[in-house]
Amino acid sequence: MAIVDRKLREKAEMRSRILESAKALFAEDGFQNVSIRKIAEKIEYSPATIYLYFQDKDAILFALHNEGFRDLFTRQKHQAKIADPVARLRGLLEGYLEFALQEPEYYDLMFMLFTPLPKIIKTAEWRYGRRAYRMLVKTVAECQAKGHMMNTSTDAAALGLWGAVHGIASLLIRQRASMLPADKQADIAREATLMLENHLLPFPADAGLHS
Amino acid sequence: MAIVDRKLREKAEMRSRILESAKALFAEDGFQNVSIRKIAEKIEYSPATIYLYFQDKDAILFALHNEGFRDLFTRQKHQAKIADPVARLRGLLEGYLEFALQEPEYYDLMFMLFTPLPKIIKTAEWRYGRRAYRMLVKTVAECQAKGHMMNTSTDAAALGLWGAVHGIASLLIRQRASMLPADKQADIAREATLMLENHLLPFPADAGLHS
Amino acid sequence: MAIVDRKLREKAEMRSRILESAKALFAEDGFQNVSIRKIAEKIEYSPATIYLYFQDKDAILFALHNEGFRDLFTRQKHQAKIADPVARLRGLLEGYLEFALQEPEYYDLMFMLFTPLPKIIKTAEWRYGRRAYRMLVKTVAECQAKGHMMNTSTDAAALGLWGAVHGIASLLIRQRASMLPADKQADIAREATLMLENHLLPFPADAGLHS
Amino acid sequence: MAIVDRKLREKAEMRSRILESAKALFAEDGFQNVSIRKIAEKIEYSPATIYLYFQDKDAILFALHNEGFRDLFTRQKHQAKIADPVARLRGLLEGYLEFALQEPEYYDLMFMLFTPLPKIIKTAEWRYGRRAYRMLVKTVAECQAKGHMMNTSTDAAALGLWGAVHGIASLLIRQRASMLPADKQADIAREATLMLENHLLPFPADAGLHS
DNA sequence: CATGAATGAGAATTCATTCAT
DNA sequence: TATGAATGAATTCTCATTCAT
Repeated sequence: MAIVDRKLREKAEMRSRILESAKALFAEDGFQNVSIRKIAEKIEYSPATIYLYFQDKDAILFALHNEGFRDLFTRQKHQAKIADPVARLRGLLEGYLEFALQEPEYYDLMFMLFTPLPKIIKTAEWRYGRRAYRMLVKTVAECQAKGHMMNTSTDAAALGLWGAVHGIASLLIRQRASMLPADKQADIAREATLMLENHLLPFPADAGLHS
Repeated sequence: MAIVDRKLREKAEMRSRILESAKALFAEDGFQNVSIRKIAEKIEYSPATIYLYFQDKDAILFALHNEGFRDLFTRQKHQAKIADPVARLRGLLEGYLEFALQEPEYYDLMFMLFTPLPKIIKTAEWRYGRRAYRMLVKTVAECQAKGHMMNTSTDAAALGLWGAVHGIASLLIRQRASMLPADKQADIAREATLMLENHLLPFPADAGLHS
Repeated sequence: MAIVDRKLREKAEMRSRILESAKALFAEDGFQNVSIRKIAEKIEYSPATIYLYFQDKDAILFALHNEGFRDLFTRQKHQAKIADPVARLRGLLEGYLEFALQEPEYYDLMFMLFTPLPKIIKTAEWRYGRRAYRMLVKTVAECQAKGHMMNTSTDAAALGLWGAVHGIASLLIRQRASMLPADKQADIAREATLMLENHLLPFPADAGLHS
Repeated sequence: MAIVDRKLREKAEMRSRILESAKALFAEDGFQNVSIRKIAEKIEYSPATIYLYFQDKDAILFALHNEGFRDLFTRQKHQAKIADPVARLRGLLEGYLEFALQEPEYYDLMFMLFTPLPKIIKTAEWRYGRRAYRMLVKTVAECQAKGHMMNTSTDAAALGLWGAVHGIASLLIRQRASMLPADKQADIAREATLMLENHLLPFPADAGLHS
């Protein structure tokens, strides 16, 4: 038993090591510029070994995709429990930003990468994405019912909020905010997000006091 | 003289044709998936001919980059003349969105593409970008001086606004907003942007009345 | 003893199973297109296990070769006992055709495959082939002594007869006779062989009546 | 003009050189064992160059296939004009053997190769094969109408004759007749074929005299 | 100015085989 | 006995780029 366990653990560890390396390389060089060879070199195994753990290059991307969505989804589950819709929506937005800041490699793969979506979008895993979006829309609608973001369609409000946080994160991740000092970028991003929330989703008690 | 002129004109036309084709192909397939050959085929010249007009593949991207920034900059020059800082800032944001919606290929290259920035960022041409950013920051500061977006650093406010519009545009361009009907996406994006402006940059008349 | 016996039996059974699978796969996909892995999968063992029973891929082919020749030789032993040379020669030809029709996988390996002969031909096992050929030549010579196939060298007569049956079988096996209905091919092949025999080796009673 | 001509000539020559080398290598090592690299080495060009002249490896095989059938068909056109069906059939058989003896590489590709038929058979070029077969059947039927090969279905007679020559040729080409001295093999094959013809298709004048 | 020809470098992938367990 | 893990060598094929014409 112990032996079987160890083998399974080792197998899983190897998979992880490959995924880690691939994730790092993708973030560094861009998915398209990473070859199986480079991944293999990084983990100091032969290219053929990679194929013992993943069917092909796409399968690696796919696995990372899944891991990323699983991570994001886990975070969102906590926030989804918040009763007050405004607090919940703020929680979702802030959680989303934190995810992007803490896991920029995943975030890039999931929400910024160009190519491989066609293959992935149709798969079961993309359901995470749709589900997350639906939760966002529902929460936005509840906030509107409470008087927030009036005079705006729910679709537009949802796109605006998601887009805003996505954009802030994207600019950092794809290095378009390099005019800001590197060590301050994350905090400035958080501040920017808070500013948006304060104007769009003031807490009831804060009404009139925000900005 | 006339002959020299014609030659120059022809040369410029050829360059344009190459750039047009490349732009279309980059947007369709992603930069990495476009080969010099494909571009050559599209303009019905041989691959070798491309090299008479551009030193290498990166140079094409670089030239498109420039064109894009020139275009964006031209648009911004008009908005920059608006006296009222709030109106000016709104104009800049809306103009930026329109640019992204009307020239998604350029936008993708300029603000979303992965790879080649290291090379590009250091060049003279990225000055456009810096200049545009400086103008944004200056305008934000003026708005803050008028009481908008208080309690937020200028950097954060600027990042928040730019990021918001960037994010909305990005989601459309990289097809992450496919849950919205294709023919409505642009209008919903505009509505979302307006919503943000209305909350963050209410017109003077609205002052104090916004949510 | 019993234990040793069982072990030996099991070992032989495993060898057989490998050979069976390989034979089927070779016939289906061609020798070159069959990987050790495919064979292993088919018998539901690991590729490494194959190497416990055979030194390498060629050794499998080699073993099948042997089995095929042993089978053919066994058949020929019966026919070799026929006293009348004409009846014997007819028996040999018909037996040879039946072997090709009933064991096309072996036949392909033995008489049609390209590659590996150089290695095989020099080995002891090819002795079967030589022995069979010598028997054919001897029988042809006896028939000629009885007035058949006169005016032809024994070598030519032997090559002609063997070649004829070989060709008929080959066309079927390598699917060049697909203009004939699949379920009739074997019978037409038999009829063709009989026709040749009737003209080249008429039974004594027929002498002078053929053609 | 001259320049264009020369270029075309050179292009055609290169194609030919590739085909020649491929043909030789296929015959030597078997189709499956010949890599693009080996072909490239043989003509002392880089592998990539091959792809300027042929889309892929199969295309080379395909081209050789075509050339072979064109050659065979040209030969048969002459024989097809012979008025007397017996003489015509003999001509066809002997011509077929000569083709196999003179162009064994083509013959191997066309009539003995294992794999690639599926792809090829469906193409226009295999029409040559079908057409040739139809001509054979027609001629056989005419011979039967004249009293030859009675008591045998036309299909069987055609298969018998084609198969006989094919088999004789195949044994030589795949080196199964190595018990005959190499320099005599072709002549013995011719003699064997003549023997078959003399028994199955005696010339009218010979009637009754053969065997 | 334009290009046909050529290629070195590198991509993904497969396979026979070995070996420690 | 059986195998999971690993790999070196090879395969087909693509591409950016160069250069003589």
